[in-house]
Amino acid sequence: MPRVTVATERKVTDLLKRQTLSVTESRKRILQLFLDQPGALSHGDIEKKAGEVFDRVTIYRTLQTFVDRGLIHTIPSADNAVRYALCKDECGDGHHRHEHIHFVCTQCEQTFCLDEVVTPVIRLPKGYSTDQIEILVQGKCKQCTAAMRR
Amino acid sequence: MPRVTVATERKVTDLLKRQTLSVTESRKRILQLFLDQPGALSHGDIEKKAGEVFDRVTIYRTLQTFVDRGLIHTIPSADNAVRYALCKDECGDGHHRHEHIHFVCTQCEQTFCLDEVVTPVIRLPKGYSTDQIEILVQGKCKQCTAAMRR
DNA sequence: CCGAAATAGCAACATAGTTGCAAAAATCTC
DNA sequence: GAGATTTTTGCAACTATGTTGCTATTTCGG
Ligand SMILES: [Mn+2]
Ligand SMILES: [Mn+2]
Ligand SMILES: [Zn+2]
Ligand SMILES: [Zn+2]
Repeated sequence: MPRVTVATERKVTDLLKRQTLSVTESRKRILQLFLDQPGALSHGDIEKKAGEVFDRVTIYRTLQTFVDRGLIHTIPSADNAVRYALCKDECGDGHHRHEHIHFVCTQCEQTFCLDEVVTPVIRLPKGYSTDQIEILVQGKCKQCTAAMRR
Repeated sequence: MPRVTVATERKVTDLLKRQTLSVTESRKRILQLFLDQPGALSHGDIEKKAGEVFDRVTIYRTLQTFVDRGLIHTIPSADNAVRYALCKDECGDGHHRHEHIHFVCTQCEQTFCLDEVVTPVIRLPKGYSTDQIEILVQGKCKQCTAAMRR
């Protein structure tokens, strides 16, 4: 279990307060988990890392609250396990704006937001209108590729 | 329940035999459901339409068999409900090749394969490699847009 | 039509997600 | 900082989704 320093404790508290959310142990811990690592987390991942401390239902509700407030966003998947990642843009209460793609590594099984890669414009046939575009790329991530070469 | 004509009965039987699959009632019925309508189907959709006749487990296993043989492919989603659609390209035993995007209508809630829209090339940062690209567009479909104008 | 092989159905189980309600805690007010 | 108020949590109970082992049934080649 990674030691929660005073500095990071402060950071999550500030993040929560900025969204006018009550600062509770479970919210701090779950937000901390997202800050501690670069990938996305599924409900199951979080339950494994903090499930002994908090109830499953609390985790579901906390994730939903974070999504509603624009702290995290969902990432669709082909394996029936929606993942969540921190919003880095100017998402807020009730609105998300994401223009980046998502990358799923077949080796380490992690999902990453590639903020540098902007989603291209997709030209649809006549009659269709676009609200939102989600792009999922599957392949081998930077870290795993580097590890292979060694 | 749509009447299964001799002609369509023949068609599904042929499709199954082409994949060297035994021709069974459940396989015929489920394949029929895909042919009867333009959208994608989730396990739940199929269970509603044929669940009284066939066991849930049979539906799961049939869908898996169809995916393995390249008869249908999966479509990821943001709502934890993977959908399935017929493969129109030259997919076969153990290999799928799809270059089309998927469209989710926010109004009729249907998911469609837009075979005409080719997935663009996505340029990833150094170190990442691409196996597969999945593009999900959310918006209003042709039929729903047309219905609105009336 | 017969026998071998494949498939279907059933039961039991595992995992995922939801809801109502009372207890606990966080926040507000003074 | 105590007490009132609001919010959040934990628990129980429930629904939905997906998996596995085993046996009965069906399919299919000969
Ligand atoms: Mn993202
Ligand atoms: Mn498709
Ligand atoms: Zn990786
Ligand atoms: Zn529609």
